[in-house]
Amino acid sequence: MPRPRAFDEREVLERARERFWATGYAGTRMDDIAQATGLGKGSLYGAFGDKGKLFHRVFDDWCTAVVEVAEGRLAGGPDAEAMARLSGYVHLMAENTASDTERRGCLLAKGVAELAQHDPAVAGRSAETMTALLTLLRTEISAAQRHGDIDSAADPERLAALLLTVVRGIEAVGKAGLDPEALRNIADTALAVLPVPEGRKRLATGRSPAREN
Amino acid sequence: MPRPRAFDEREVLERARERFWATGYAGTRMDDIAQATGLGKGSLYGAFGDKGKLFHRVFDDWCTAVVEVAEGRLAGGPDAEAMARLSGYVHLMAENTASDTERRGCLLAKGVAELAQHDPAVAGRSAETMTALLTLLRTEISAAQRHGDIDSAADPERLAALLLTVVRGIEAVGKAGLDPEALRNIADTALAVLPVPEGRKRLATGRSPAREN
DNA sequence: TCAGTTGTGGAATGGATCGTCCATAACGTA
DNA sequence: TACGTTATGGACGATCCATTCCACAACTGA
Repeated sequence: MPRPRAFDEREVLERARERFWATGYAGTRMDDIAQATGLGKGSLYGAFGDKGKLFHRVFDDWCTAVVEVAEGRLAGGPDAEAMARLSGYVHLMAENTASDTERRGCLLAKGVAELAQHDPAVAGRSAETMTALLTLLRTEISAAQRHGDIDSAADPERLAALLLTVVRGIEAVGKAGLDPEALRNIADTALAVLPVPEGRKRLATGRSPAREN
Repeated sequence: MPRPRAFDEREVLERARERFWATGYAGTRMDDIAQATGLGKGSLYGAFGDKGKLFHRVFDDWCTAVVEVAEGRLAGGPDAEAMARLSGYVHLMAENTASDTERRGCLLAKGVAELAQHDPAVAGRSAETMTALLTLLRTEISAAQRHGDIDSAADPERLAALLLTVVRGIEAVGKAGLDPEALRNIADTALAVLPVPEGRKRLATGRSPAREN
């Protein structure tokens, strides 16, 4: 019975994300978003409430996507390929940062830095996301341990936390100015130093090793 | 001949840092800083130019301090204690984040997240800071290699980059919501996985190892 | 003591921005 | 086809904030 919306909500959220990603929360004006989406302010406010709610929506979707990417690379598969999955994931994350020529960084990190301290919703959602990533990593590490690629004496929980830290750290040092090649090397090195079972040959941590995967 | 300043510049910068640290660049009003420092706006602008210049000054000092802390923990000393110095530094950084109950994070990370993309001065200064930290870490890793605590086949440059990533990553995941104990464990784990020379016993990476240093 | 110079602090300014309002448009239903 | 409901989008109001301005204070050197 009512007049239907003339816009696609998903599309509008994408555009809004683009703006928040580029210029942060405080740095993005609602007028920018209106212009970027082609919507008028009335429609924008009518559909999403206010700037804060709109950002929460975007941030939430981003966090979901971050976990989905990890799930796509990590979840499931034979134990024999668990190490390759881990490697693929860590390298993918490094590549993402390395190829981010505009230096926008990750909206998760950006949002957390700007808002987590004063916005419980942002803080809570980011914590959830970290937990989900940790779980995925831990599962794969356990699989790699079963297959003998990682020393089973090591605590998978701890190695998962280490890898998560490396992944998020790559994002941080990348934004702080390290060059793309250095970021790729960090991913290599982090995977190479994972403890191998007694008597099994470690991957090289020396200069210019062949990167596998 | 002129009227002398009634305030201590260092003290004003400290207060300003406090404000920027707590609420970020965009989130801090010059009125806040005026109130926090007790200065009038005229004095503030007369002494520091404008908000941007004031922040650059604060940011610059912070970066200097970050490197100084690292120098205090890392620079110099006998090779035999290089590993202990590395351990001390990494644990100190973890402890800093762990004890940051207000979740303010590090002003370096916060400033970079908010401004690096659009402010070359911030981007440049952060890159300089990363380079300085890398150099310090590389030097200590080389020392530890000479003493046989780290496999000398490994590239010290790469291990330094990895440790820097872990240190910055701890800051990131801490702000993202990981609990303090997890952060301390990450520091432990990162140090434990550093490659040891052939035939030398690795530190435990298993559950609840005794943390040394 | 006086003049010149700089510091001080609060009022004023100008611009930007969030959110609202409202006249109008578009749709479904009776 | 007429009506009720929701969508639209641009103008508007109120607020906020960085910066400037200015009258006055404080100090030094002559």
